Formats: sequence, C-alpha cells, structure tokens
Amino acid sequence: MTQEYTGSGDPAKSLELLWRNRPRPTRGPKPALTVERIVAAALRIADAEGLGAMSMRRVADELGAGAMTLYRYVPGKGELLDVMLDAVYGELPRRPIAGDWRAKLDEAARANRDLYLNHPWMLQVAVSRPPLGPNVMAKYEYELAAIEGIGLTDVEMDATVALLNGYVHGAVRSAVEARQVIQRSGMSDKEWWLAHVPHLDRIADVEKYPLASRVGSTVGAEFDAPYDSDHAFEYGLARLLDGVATLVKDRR
Amino acid sequence: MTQEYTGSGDPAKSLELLWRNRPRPTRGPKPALTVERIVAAALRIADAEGLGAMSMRRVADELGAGAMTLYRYVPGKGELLDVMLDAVYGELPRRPIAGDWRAKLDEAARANRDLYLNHPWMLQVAVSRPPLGPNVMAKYEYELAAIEGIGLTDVEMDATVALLNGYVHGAVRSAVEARQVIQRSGMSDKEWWLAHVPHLDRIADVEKYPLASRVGSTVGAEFDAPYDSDHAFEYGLARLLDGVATLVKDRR
DNA sequence: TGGTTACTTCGTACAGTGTACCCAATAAGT
DNA sequence: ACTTATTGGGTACACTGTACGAAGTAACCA
Repeated sequence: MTQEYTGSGDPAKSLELLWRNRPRPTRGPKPALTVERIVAAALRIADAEGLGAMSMRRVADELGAGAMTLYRYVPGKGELLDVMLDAVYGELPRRPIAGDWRAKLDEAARANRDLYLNHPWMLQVAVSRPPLGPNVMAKYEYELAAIEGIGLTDVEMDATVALLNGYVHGAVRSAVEARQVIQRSGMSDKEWWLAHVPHLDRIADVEKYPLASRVGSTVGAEFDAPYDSDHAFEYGLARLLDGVATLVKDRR
Repeated sequence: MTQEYTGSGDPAKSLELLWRNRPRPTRGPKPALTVERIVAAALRIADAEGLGAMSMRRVADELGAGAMTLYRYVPGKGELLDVMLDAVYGELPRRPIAGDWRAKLDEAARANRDLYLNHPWMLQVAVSRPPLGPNVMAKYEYELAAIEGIGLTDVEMDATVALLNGYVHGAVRSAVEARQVIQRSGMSDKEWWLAHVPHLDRIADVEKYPLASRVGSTVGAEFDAPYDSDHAFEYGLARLLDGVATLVKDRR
C-alpha cells in the first residue's frame, strides 16, 4: 500500500477543481466523463480495496476509459486525492450539538472517528496544507463553533481543534492498522502473541523487563489481545478532554 | 514515498533476526555481508533520502552486492524494517530521570520526539504488532517505569504510555510533513497561503465561514504561517499531561 | 461549404518497485 | 574426489504515475 500526497501543483488549478468552477469550453467534442464520476469511481475503489488499489489505470478501467483520459479532468493523482478528501468531508454532520463545549467536542471527535473508519484510506494521505475545498472549510468552522465563547484565545481554539483532530487521526490509524494486520497476516492478535511467547521466553531475559512483563500480561489477559483499540480511544479522548477542561478552568 | 509494513512473515524467523541468534552454518562459502552492515546501509539511505529511496536494489548497490543477495540475510523488506526500527530505538536514553512522574513522562516524550525528527522515515512504518526486539522491549520498560507506583492500574499504565507515544507520533508526523511539503513544493507556508487567498476570496463565500476566517487569520498572523509545529507540540503535550494529572488525582 | 482551431481520447514509452525462481560458484565433511 | 550445504546474483513478472504525440471530433469563421 502507498502513502500518497495531496496537491503539489498550481494552487489556482487545485482550487478551480475543488470548487468546480472551470469555464465550460465551447469548442471540441463533449467530454465523456465528469470530475464527479471520476471521484466517485476512485472513492469506490479506495473504500473497498484501499489506497494501494486506487491507481489511475484502475480508476480509468472502472469507467471504461483509457488511463490518460483522466488527465483531461484532473491535473494529477495528488489533485484527485484532494477532491476525494473534500468530497468525503461532506459526509460529516453539520447540525449544532446540544450541551456544553465538552459534549460538542466529544461528538465531533466521534464523528471524525466514524468517517476515518468508513474511509480508512484517508489515514494514508499526507494532509499538511489541507485541500481548501468547501467541505474542509465547513468542517473547520463546525469544530471551532464547538469551543467558541468559552474563554479560549483564537490561537488556543485552533490548537485545540488541531489537537483533537490529530488525536483521532492517530487513534483510528492504530485501530485500522490492527484490523488490517489481522487480514494481511491471517493471524489474530492472540495467535500472533502465542506464536511469539515461546521464542521470546527462550531468547529474551524476562528478568530484565519486569514491568513490561507484568503490565504486558495484565493487559493481554484483560483484553484477550495486546491492544484494544476501542478502549484506547475512550481512554485517550477522556484524558484529552480533561486536559482541555483544566485549561478552560484556568481561563475563567 | 511509500508506506511500508513490518514483519508479516514467520514470527520465529523475525525473532531470530531481531535477537541475532541464527545458528552459524558450517558448510558453504563464508558470507560476504552481515545483517549489521545491511541494516547500517539501509539506515543511511532512509535517514538521508527517506523511506522511498530505500529499495532493496538501492541497499544492495550501497554494499556493492546484487539485489537478491540481501534475501540470504533477511527474509524480506518487512523484516529488514523490523530490524531497522529496533536498531534505532537503541539510540533512546535509558538513564532514570529525576523528578515526579510528570517530569519523567515529559522527558520520555521529548526523547521520542527527537528520535522521530532524526529518523522521519519511522513515521511511515506501520507498527501495530511492534517488532519485539531487545530495544523495543527496553523502551517499553523505560516508559512504564516513569509512571510506576503513582496509583494507576496496569491497564491504565499501558494506555497512558500508548497515548503519549501515539501523541508524539502524530505531532511529529505533522511537523515532518510540514517540513517536507516546503521542500517538495519549493513554497513556504506564507507563499502557499498568499497563492491561495486571492482565489479563495473570489470563489468562497467568506461570510459562510466567520469563525474559520477570524481564527485562521489570527493564527496566520501570530505564527506567520498557518501552522506552527513547535507550538502545537507544546500545547498538546501540556493538555495531555494535564489530563493524566486529573486521573492521577482521582486515583489518590 | 471548406478550413481553422479548440478540444477530446488514449497508445506507447520510461524508469522504477519487491521478490520468485534459477543456476553457477564455493567450501566443508566424508 | 565426491557429496552436500550454502552463497551470489541474473532474469523475469506484474505493477506504478505520467510525458509525449497522434488521431478523431465539434464548433466557429470566411
């Protein structure tokens, strides 16, 4: 599987694409495809088979077109990923959430989590300098609204939203990796652990790692696996929100 | 650049490799290479040119050998990455840190951050089911020691260490991506932003995103860029440790 | 109506990737 | 001297993104 990069081309071209306001040409044959159809096909492949399967040739095949045809609609693969990302962010809820800031942040975090779980390929796209499409803008606006007016500075608001988003990104990445490694290896966590233990006992000096042994085996017994991603998500989210709460209290 | 996977083969073979206890064969020609030399060459390439440049052929070239020769020493690329990771974790400090749990966790987080910054390719290796080599074990032991005896359960200790590690991983990933995107695009954050603004103003309805506009421009003015990774790291780490502190206080 | 021009589709080519499958060379044991 | 275990490495396969250019099509102008 591949890690891909967004954009990288002319910003003007990217924005033109994201906001779909390219001037319709008058001459020449009518285009057989649309950006929408290309994005939909690419999403279908990426959702079902992962980012590694989403090659330009594969997307073109899906549409019954030649590979190079796509380049008439999209400057390159990076820009296609931009549009895919913005499209998927369109699935996020926009309704105002009832409750205090903590309930709102909590809810936004879970919505992002669900999105990543439904489109795990998103986690493999490097997104510093996010594609500034309509849905990315709306997402930022929505998340800022959760913590507006609770006494944080603008810089703190931005940092908090980024922190939450980064946390969810990392947590779901771990969860998805754990899920995928089971498929790829055909081995459950328990099987994997059981396959290692006898060799480890023989090779590694267990007395050298007393805490690792104790904590590792407690956790393994508790979850029947060396890692439980649901528990990790809940634990981390609670700690993070507690940390933000401490700051909010200070600012009061 | 590529996202790579660790292991994936026979656990017995992987552990044999990580702990370097393969039985020396008696017959046949003396091997011209060693696992150590292969790992060193691979690390040199990955550190200097990124994981994308570290192909099996490239590593072999670096050693004056044929590509397929490496497979005499290492089962595959995944296992080579395992050994590289464990080797790099050997660079982490092991001295006990003075101070309370918070000082220790803080210090451990910064040590991990430095390691990632020096070997950014690590961030592209998927590590659910970490390679259980000697240095990975020592790292886990060291980090657990930071929070041993402060009233947390074993499960909480494991979750806390994982949360911190995940946080640092994500934070440094953002920082490295931001650093790399400048090189790859030849455009500073400021230039990037200035190239977008005029088009955005023309395309997007700014009234639709009031918070995003206000906070975005405040942050941009404060840091002279849309994202300051050092500030983000400090802010996030402080929130996280505050969150853990809340839990520790509860357990008292 | 014929010609020009803008625009479309897409085949070919290039330099890469990890590694399965071989065969030849080498050194120890018998 | 012969067998056997082991190493070195060449070739081949099915992929990747996309630059280039040829060929076909539709709207405009004379």
